[in-house]
Amino acid sequence: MASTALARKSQPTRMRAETRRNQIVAVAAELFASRGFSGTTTKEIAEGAGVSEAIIFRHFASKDRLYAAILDYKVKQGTQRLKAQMEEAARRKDDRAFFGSMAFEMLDFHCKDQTFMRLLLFSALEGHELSSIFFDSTAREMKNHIRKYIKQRTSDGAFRSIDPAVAARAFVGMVLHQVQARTIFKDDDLKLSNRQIADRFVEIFLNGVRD
Amino acid sequence: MASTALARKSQPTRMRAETRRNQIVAVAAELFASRGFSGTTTKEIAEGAGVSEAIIFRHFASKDRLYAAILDYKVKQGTQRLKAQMEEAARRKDDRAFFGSMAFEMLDFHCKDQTFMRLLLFSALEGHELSSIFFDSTAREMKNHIRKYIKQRTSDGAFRSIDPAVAARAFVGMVLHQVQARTIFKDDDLKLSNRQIADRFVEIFLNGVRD
DNA sequence: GGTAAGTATGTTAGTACTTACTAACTTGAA
DNA sequence: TTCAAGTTAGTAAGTACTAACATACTTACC
Repeated sequence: MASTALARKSQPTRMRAETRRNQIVAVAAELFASRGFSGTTTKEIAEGAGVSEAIIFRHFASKDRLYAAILDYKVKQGTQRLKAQMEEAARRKDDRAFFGSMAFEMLDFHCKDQTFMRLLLFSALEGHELSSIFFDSTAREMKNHIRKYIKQRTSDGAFRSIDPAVAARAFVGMVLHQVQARTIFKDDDLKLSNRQIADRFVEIFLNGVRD
Repeated sequence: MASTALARKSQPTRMRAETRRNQIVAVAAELFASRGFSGTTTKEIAEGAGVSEAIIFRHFASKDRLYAAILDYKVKQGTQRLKAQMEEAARRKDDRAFFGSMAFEMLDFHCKDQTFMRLLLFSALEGHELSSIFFDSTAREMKNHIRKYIKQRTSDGAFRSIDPAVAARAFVGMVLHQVQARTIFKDDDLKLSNRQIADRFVEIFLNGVRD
């Protein structure tokens, strides 16, 4: 035990600045996601990265800036995929594909990266700036995208005459609540695949809004 | 300015133990809800209650115990009303009343007490024990209640043959997501009354699951 | 190619401040 | 006079963050 500890200590991994920076971001993201901003200490982050605290402050001016860097990275990364998928689905004018792929992508994404939802919720609750930036840009964009689609289908005569904003919220609510049940509340009693859950949500929703 | 501060200082309100205890709980609940457990200091709570820090520790053995007392109180208080309302609705075997009153009660309750959802989310994210107790008891109870109703209506032939767990999650998701949009994400762009929103959600849902 | 200088990456040991919590004392009402 | 309700002034252990020093890697020159 002491020997391995010593072995590790005697050979401290020396990384290039960018690599270390990325490693710190990765480690800190995990910690911030599980304990929140004020619940995470720079000491813990340093220990997680196997480095002294001072190194963190060489890469990031402050704990705040590190947090901002993480949110920025995560939001960019998380948004990208979803957007592409949604646009593709919209092009087909196929309701099942549009809502189905959106639901599945969200379920799947949040399954693979549990930290995203936690970071988002924590930052919103703790009132960090970048969270509202996300909601005012990306979230709004996606919301409008869905509303627009619903409005279009309503004027096509495919959907009943219904408030697009309410319908959009209803659908997104189903999906995100399922994501939160799993990620935040550890309530994993829907023993179905993401694809199956997505399909069932879509069925309820489309039956609910169709003429 | 100095005079009012002095006036307050010179006449420190002296309360009975129980009154002070309740006041501390009320003040601390607000603070914990807005900044989380680790984001709130006992000093802030003391200042909020207009009392010295030591008083807090005469009423509560630790910061943890104060937090637990708050969660316990809030959960009991919040659960009670919803349960009664749901049971009444269920008795009528009226789908619109059952789901409608449930949705409205939730929207209305969380509108009036914004701290409840924040406390719940914070405690779940921060991994406080009482949060999982709530989910394993109250939340499970309500969930089963809804599922049972859906199962009944399915065997009545009123609803399509659908997984009750998925349907329950879909409906609760619509409502809670709307609550969160307002409470957490400050996204209040559904310019409708709670009653109207509830009605529209119920319409989508019932159309979605009915035969 | 070997070596010295220079630089990037690391550490240690601190800073000043905040944190939850306590002991010992004071005040006011019954 | 008694005792519950309040205060002040601490404590030891964290907290984010820094200065000063140490070590490995890169490059320039012979």
